[in-house]
Amino acid sequence: MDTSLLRRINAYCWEVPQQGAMRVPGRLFGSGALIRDLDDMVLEQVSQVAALPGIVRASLAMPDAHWGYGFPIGGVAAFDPDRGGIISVGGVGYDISCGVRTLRTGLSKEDVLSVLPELVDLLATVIPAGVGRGGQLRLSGSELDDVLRLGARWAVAQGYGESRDLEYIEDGGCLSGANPEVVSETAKKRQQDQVGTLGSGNHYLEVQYVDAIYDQAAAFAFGLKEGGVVVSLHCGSRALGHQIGTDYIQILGRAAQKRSLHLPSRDLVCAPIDSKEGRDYYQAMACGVNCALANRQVLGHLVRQAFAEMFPLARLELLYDVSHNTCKVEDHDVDGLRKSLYVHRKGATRSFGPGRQELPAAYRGVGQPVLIGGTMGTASYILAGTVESEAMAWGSACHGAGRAMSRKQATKRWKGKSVLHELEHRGILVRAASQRGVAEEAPGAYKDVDEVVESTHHAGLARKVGRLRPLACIKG
DNA sequence: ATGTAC
Repeated sequence: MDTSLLRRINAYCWEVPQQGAMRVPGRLFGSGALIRDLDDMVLEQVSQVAALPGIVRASLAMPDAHWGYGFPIGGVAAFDPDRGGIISVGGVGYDISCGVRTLRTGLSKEDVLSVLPELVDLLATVIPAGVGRGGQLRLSGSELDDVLRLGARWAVAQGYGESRDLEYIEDGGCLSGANPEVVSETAKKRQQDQVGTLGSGNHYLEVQYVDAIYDQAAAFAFGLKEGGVVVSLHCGSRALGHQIGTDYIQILGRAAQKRSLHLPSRDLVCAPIDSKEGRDYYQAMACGVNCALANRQVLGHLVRQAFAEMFPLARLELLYDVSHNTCKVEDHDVDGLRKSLYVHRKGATRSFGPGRQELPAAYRGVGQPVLIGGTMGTASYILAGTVESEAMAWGSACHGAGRAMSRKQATKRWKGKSVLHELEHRGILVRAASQRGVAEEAPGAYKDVDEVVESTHHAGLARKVGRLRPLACIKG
């Protein structure tokens, strides 16, 4: 991208000047190199989001930003319900509440390395992965409604995991306002056997070890130490979330036509927060969030069962569970006033700083764990949320490395088999549901996660706590 | 992301 179109605020923050239909400026976070490599489409999408009714302060893009449907992936925007603010399907994405859950194992890298091939094979048999893949659960209509209303609380009540887990999930494992009545029967039917499944695309389960600590105090609070092994899950709301997205793009599109609402792009279909369609979408989206939280809770239980077979003394504790595709109602300071805003994070992680009431007591002194899923060949990171991020970005940070090329480009450049060989040569064992998926997710198809995280850290969006290296991966 | 183009 041509950076002469931007105003440099500092080395890691760039302003898109307000012009044309934009109601507010845009703000791009990232090093000069990351911004130069950005697709021009990201600038266009950030500008289009800035033109949406009721947007507050600025349209934002995190350092891992790339092109998405409507909003860029890595896009963050807050809307004021008292000033005609809207809620947008493309501001959340199809994979509602896709997110990362990390569990501490209490084991060391050496403990795990000695049995790694057996462990990865066991995990591959226990964790259902792949497109259209169902799991062990077969839920009735009323059971699924309970999942949508109660999220991870439902899962814990059914015996998946422990009640302590709930404290370490955003929103206590259950987003309020979910109403299954505004979710289609199609969406529910598709989800009946998909609770407790990984899915496909960029979803995965990784066994990782901590190879660097940057902030001792936060690492101590998060229970991380060098050489310690953790398990991270990356997945979302599966068919249910996707169908809710599909349904509401149509519903909101028809409503916009009826109201002759002019939109900056067809892909930015939205409805006023204070409208029937807007309220319905929020309630359906909250069902998607709860489905994802229940899904990760059940998967966490399956991981614990697998580890119990091989390490009977190990106790896997939930470090945290974050969502990075959401719209949430949060209180933030706007011009000295505390306002309740609808914060859209699409491929962006919440990054609340120390002191926020939403955080578990054990982390309130250091900030929220910000779980960054990298690639299966490079690294993932754990950061801590900051007060500065609350001032700059509604308390948000990046969510991953961010794609550097499309899936199609990646499959032209790499073959799944050779990617797997290369990883195995480096000691990273992968069991994948599809070879094509491996090529699409080749580490080289992503931006440099170290640079993305460094930018996130220096921009003040979150601060580095520890880096994780992959040992084994179950790929969707 | 996705019963990967109902």
